[in-house]
Amino acid sequence: MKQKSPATLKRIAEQLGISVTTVSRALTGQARRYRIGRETEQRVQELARSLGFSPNRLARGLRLNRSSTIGVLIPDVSNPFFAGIVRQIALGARERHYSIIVCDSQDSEDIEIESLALLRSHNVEGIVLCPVGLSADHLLQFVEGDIPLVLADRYFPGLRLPYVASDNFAGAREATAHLIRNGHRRIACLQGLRGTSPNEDRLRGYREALASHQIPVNESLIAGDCFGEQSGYVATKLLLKSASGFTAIFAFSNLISLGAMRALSEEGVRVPDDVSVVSFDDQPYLPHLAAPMTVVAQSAAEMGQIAVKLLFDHIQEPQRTVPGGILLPTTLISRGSVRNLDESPSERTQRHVCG
Amino acid sequence: MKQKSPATLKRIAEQLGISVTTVSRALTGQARRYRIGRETEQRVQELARSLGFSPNRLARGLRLNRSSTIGVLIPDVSNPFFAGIVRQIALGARERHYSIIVCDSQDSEDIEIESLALLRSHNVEGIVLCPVGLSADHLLQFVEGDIPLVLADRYFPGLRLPYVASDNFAGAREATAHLIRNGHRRIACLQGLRGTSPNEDRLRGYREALASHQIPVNESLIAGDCFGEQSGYVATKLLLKSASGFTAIFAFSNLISLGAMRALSEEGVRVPDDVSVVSFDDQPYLPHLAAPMTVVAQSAAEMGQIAVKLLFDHIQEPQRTVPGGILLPTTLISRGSVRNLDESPSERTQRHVCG
DNA sequence: TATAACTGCACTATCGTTTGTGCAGCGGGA
DNA sequence: TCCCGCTGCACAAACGATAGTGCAGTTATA
Repeated sequence: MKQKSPATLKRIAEQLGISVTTVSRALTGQARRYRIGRETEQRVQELARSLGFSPNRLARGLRLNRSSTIGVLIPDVSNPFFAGIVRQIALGARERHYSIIVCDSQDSEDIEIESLALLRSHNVEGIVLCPVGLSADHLLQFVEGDIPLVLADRYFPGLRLPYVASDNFAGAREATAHLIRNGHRRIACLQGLRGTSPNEDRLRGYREALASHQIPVNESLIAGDCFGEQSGYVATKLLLKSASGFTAIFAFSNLISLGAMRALSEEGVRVPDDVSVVSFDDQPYLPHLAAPMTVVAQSAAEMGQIAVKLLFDHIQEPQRTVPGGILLPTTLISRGSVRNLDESPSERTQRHVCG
Repeated sequence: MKQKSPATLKRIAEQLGISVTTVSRALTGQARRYRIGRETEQRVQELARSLGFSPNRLARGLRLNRSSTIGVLIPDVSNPFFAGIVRQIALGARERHYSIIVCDSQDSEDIEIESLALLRSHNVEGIVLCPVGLSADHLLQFVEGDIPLVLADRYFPGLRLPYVASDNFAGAREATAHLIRNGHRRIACLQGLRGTSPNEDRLRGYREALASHQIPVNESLIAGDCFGEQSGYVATKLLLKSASGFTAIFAFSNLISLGAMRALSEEGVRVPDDVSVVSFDDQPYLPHLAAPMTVVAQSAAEMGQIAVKLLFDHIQEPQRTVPGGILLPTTLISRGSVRNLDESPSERTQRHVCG
């Protein structure tokens, strides 16, 4: 059952005593067009099937300049949010008989740049990119360039590339408003990486919600510097020590809120009794937490589906494409991590002072 | 900043008025070997750099029969466990200047078979496979075949292919023993797909632990039929209705325990007061659950690292490879989802009857 | 009967890269 | 002066698949 070196057109041609050309045409449905006899066509197809022939995609890609491959470049494949995106891209590509080459940029812009060149050298026909950096210089080559590229999750204002992202502004505004409606005024904001579109949009939403309720923004309540777990942990620890007296935390990512929860539980601060928490990103376990977490849910699956659709639209009709963005609505899922401060104000306000 | 059609050896050769051969040799470090002049070598390298030349990997792969690509075939890329494996493979491949083509078999053996053929047609130099099916017929071609293949997570007894998996037998035995030590005798077992190595090994561990404590196995307490969330949910619902009176659940996967928790919370059964739970697979949120979950942790990262190492060993020295398996130890992480029944027996035993 | 049209396939070039070999020109030793 | 060996590069083939074109042999048409 050893597999010999794989079947080629040449081998089939030799066994049948005909030319490689004819074999190729019989197998690519070009028999009629090139006047290959019915019987010859049959024999070729049968032998090909029995040999398990599958055309060498390197050769085919080289000749046709179509690799049937797209590239996927993601900051962290093991982050469930990105993994959800990748999955939909994998499924969408399979449907269209494409394969995906996946690169993990490890949140490094240098690796991102390098990986884009790598994908180019693989002759991918398109790329879905979840960018990590603050600069888009290395993406300019894709604006009206030779390889279609679609951004997901983040975009760059002013950069004419198609993208799909969550409506982070609206989502953050809604989450903040939710906290305000529950009587919170001192709301800590655990942000991600400054300068990235999700962060800036969420921050704008946060500020906007406060402003529209005539609550001044306390800049010292805005903390954190990246979307990782450490950032949430450290920022929360510092906030707790700084006597800033916040009653709620709005975390800008799943990992940030995870870090925040670790810090809170280490410091013996209870959710939502002492501090309320709202986070971006839903997760399967959140309903079962000690304090079932209220979240702004993004649909990674939908984002992946749309990204892959945009990309293939672009691949199939490069000229018809309108560069522009799609913003996906977010969903506020209210669970148990937000306490209504208005319910028993006298009893609670001094019960536990945070920080 | 538009990117023209990418630079080729030919273009460099023409611009420099020399032959393609010379350019190739100057760029692949073969200058000395083929007596290319120092000056020529310099000029080629400079121009190549300024053009951002990167060799076409399709052409190179075709010529060298080395695609610098490996295939990764996974049942569900968005499952955190598999995503963790994929990530390490991505990192390991990058280190070695390889790219990965990722396929998602969607838990379908048919898609798995199809994807293996697809990867073959991409001339991947190796494959990491997390298999889904019960049969290994389609894997026989890789035993001493032309493409190295490493199994991860699951293996097939008797199939001579290298693999890396968790020591599921020991892990399950330890988890079950832990429950027994805490006074549990009627332990429900929420299994995954029958016939797969993780399931059978875990089941053996479960039985072994019971046997070594002289506890007869109650077959009606063994339920579930796949590793998904639905299976855990349904099995738990049925067990609760069947008046089987179990005091603990041992779930064979993260998704199964997730389903179990959903069922338990719907039925108002509290963990660990009414039912104790131990699950396979650790997750970041588990410490923060209402009942912080006790788990048998597998290291997906380590599994991925070892898989990729085994694969590249195999690729580099095909003859030296010893087909055989590596079993990774699991870690029992005791948190709060197991109640010690011996602590207040009189008060608790009749307090809540499950099912 | 001569010619046209059609049938059925093969020849050849091509994609971009790598590799074995060939061929000039030059200097040095006999 | 003759030949050898060295330097520095070019030529051609090959990987496997595809596409334009050419060329026999057969049948239909005038």
